[in-house]
Amino acid sequence: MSSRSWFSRALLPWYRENQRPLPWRTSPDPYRIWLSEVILQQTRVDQGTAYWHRFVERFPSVSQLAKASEDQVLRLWQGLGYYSRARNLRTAAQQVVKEHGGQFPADHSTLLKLKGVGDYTASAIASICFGIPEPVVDGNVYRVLSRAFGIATPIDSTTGRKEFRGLAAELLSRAHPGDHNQAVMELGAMVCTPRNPRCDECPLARKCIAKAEGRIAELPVKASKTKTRTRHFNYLLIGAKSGIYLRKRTARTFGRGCGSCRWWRPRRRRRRHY
DNA sequence: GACGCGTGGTC
DNA sequence: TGACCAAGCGT
Repeated sequence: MSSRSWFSRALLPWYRENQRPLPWRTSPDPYRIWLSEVILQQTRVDQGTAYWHRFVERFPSVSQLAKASEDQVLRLWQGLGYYSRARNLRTAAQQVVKEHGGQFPADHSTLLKLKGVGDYTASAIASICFGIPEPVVDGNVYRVLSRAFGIATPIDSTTGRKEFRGLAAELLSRAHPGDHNQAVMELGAMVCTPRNPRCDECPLARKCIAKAEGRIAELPVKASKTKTRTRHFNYLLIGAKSGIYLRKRTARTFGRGCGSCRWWRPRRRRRRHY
């Protein structure tokens, strides 16, 4: 048994000393944590924080969010991107009210059933709010672990995802899973950054394989190609002295899957990048 | 398992 | 200066 407690032993004190004072860290309220996790999916803290404030102010509880109209939620979400998150947010709030009496479920598998809650978000809520030892594996975790342990398995492969989740579970502090999970992500966001990591500030530096072997820039490894698509759009511009004509597209005029989009010619090319 | 989804930052 | 990335998820 290779004791890997050194990881958490080094990380937790660093986190307690260096964590940012983010507003959702003031209480373990599942509603507020869930809100922050959904907002932060593929979104930077700097961009999402103002939206988090808007939502907790306008909808202080999950039941109030559940009562909101879709338009209301989308208006509050405007500018954040990935708008299906906003629709799923409202749906999940309704699920919590109708299926759980307004209380968030406290286990990973039940959390997973909420719309817009995947493995990452379920683990984050379970560990942060309920102290359940579920490891989170996000982009930060892939980067920190691949470098610290010198793992070159592609993070976007099935075996890679399994390997990193297994390692994250092995490393996870059973006593403080929420802080541990947040600590790894905080390190990835503030110190072990994609480029120009601040290794001199890293509590794991002395044990970091990538640092010792000069492989920091190579890790983590991604296998998938990034594809660039060139699309050609044709626009019909209607000018009128009386102004601009706009109307809301509804399901009748805009199916999810635009059957009448035959006026553009897609062209695609693929490139490998290393 | 691959793909689409949005905006903003970084080099 | 286009490519890559950011606390992923649903289909």
